[in-house]
Amino acid sequence: MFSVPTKTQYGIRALVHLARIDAASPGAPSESEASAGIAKAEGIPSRYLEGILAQLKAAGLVLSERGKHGGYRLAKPASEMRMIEIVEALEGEVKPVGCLDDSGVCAQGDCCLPRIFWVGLKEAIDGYLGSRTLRDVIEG
Amino acid sequence: MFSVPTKTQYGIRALVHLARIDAASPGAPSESEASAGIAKAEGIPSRYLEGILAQLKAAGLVLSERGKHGGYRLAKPASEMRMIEIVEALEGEVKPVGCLDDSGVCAQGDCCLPRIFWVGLKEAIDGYLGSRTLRDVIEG
DNA sequence: GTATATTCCTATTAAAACGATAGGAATACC
DNA sequence: GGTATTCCTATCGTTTTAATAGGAATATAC
Repeated sequence: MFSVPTKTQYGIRALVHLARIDAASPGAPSESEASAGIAKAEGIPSRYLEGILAQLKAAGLVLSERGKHGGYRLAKPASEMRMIEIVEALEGEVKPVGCLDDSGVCAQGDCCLPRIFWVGLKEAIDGYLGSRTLRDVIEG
Repeated sequence: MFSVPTKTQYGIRALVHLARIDAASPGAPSESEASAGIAKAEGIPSRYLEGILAQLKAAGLVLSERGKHGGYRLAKPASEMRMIEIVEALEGEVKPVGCLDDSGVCAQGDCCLPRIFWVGLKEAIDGYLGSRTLRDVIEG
């Protein structure tokens, strides 16, 4: 139950990888690393990772540079990147059930009683994901 | 992200239905209701619900009686039925990633740093699901 | 003891999501 | 011009999900 798609696992590992590069030389302007390099280091299918990084870029979490010596780097410090931003960028909002916001709308039976329960679950998950940053993750 | 399969949503609604029957006549020995009746009341595909109730019975959450006037009823009071039992009966343990217990085993790159993060997520979810009972759900 | 209403068991199917691959265009450096 | 990279779009195979189907076993009612 609640297994996390590889896309998100890969995305987080890629960001961890980039964050550790930054952590290795503090203060210095962060250096780009190519998608293929990250993929190789992390054991992620290279072409697949390209698409994942594109999604992270669209969400404003990484910056990219094209051409030779291009690559990706974090768009902000790891300490300011909340895990919920990453998860939402890759998989969308945490949404246990479809009718999360439609109070009293469901036509059928006792559908709307569990709804409140699911809202609580979303809050528990969002609470955890919102309280952790990428920095917390690389520091274990 | 983290959408709950219809199987689990249906299962919970069926249990809510049974719990409300019990709640309607407190103290009395609980009455069985047939799968088809629950299905109709809750707008759940009837044959599909049969399989779900079979799973809940295998997990010891409901009791069944066959033959005419048969049906299902809760195996224990709603106040003693934790939501995590229900979820685990239908979908298995909460397990964000496969390597949850394999500390330091992953061969690849930074795989094991996020692992701790995923363990925390599991604990957050389990904590919520373990703190709520079926009774909490029917009381909103 | 026959009809009926139910649970129970096993298979099958249709559709969606997931995980990954592929070809090639655009861009930037040397 | 050559090369290394991001970027864009399409496709494909597998697995999971959601549901359906047929019928066997069992208990009650008359």
